Amino acid sequence: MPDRPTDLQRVILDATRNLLARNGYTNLSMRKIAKKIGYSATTIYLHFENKDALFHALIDEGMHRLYESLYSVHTQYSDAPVERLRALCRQYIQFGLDEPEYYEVMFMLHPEHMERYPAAKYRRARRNLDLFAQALEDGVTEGVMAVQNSRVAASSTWAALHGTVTLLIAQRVDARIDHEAFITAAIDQALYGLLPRTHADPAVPKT
Amino acid sequence: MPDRPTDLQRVILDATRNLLARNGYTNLSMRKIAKKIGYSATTIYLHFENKDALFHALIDEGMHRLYESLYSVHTQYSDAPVERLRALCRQYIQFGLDEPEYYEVMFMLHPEHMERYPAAKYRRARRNLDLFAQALEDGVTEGVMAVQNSRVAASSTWAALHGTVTLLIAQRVDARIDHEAFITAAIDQALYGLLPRTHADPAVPKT
DNA sequence: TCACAGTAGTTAACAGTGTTAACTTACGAA
DNA sequence: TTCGTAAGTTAACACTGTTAACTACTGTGA
Repeated sequence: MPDRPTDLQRVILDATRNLLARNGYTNLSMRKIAKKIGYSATTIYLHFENKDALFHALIDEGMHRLYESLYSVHTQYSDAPVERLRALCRQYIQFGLDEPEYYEVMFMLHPEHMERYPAAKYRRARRNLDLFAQALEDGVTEGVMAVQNSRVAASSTWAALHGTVTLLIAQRVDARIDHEAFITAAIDQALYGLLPRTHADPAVPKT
Repeated sequence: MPDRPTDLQRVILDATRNLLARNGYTNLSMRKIAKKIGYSATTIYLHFENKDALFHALIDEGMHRLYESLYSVHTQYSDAPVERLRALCRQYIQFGLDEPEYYEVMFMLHPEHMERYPAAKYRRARRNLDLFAQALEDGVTEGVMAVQNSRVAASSTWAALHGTVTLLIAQRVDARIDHEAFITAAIDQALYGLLPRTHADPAVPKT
């Protein structure tokens, strides 16, 4: 798991991502990866400690890609927090739908697999959340958003987006519902939930 | 997959759920289930077509349990849509956290597994969403909520809850964030996003 | 009472999995 | 030319889901 993968590591990662996209997670095996790249299965173990380490490398790459696409949104809307947040939400969902194979490895693998994901890498993953938190803080500063704790609000916003992406990827959304309408509704609901409610507010009791 | 499981089916289902809760999905095998109940592995195939069918039966049970707990909330708050919706959200998340083994099988297994999930059973699963849609429609009728399409809004609300549960189960929420605060923030954000915004509204541009 | 059918279970086997140990082969330096 | 190292291999182990073939038991009809 070096910062810059070697040539064969690069080939292995690409083949894995390819098979993942084509045949899904359950149909992926070390032997199939090996066959695809024309090496024996054990060769992979010379370049990655085990299957988990291979996945972790993919997660790392995915987090980096996600960050780059979110960061470009971040800079593009640097002076408009609400629009920026909306664009960040859109981009996040789009990333999940454009690269489901990355998204699955990054966020949908079962907990048992993920537990071994090294803490150091979590830091890189957290940068993505920071972009959301930043937008929220800027929004609060400008008075166009109202949140108590930007980290918590960033996490709950992320949860809404994550739920949206996973339901779409897993095809659990009612077939009669238009995907675009669903996505727009999810983003709107999350955003409206963050706007300030200035006046005597409707009966939303605290429980 | 009969409506009422036979005795041994019942024993198998309970053992499976138990092992699932204790050791997780990746450590579950037909042979381990068999060992736990004191039969040979092939015996399970006399009572369930295959591993997927066994999971489908668990999903079915889980959907039923979820419905029962949501329905009790539904009747309890029959005349207060906003409070009802808030309670439904709480109950949904609580179900996921109380019975993660059910929740994982129901909503977190990989798409490839789920595709074979028979369409007829989806109908039973959809009843859960209907309770959310009902609360939204009642809220709109009473003028305390504002949504364009109750099925879409129910789905996006579900997405937010689903994201919240899965991130918690998979332990992907930043360790420094209090779970209760996270859950409350997620529910509040979803609910506030459904309330009517009566006055000339802040700059939330349509994109 | 005896033969038979059906039920509920078994063992043995197949093809596939992640992973390791032991072996080979090629190459560059002393 | 020898030696060490790097990069690959094959064979094997202990698993996995699943099937085929077999056994034991139970109840029924003649």
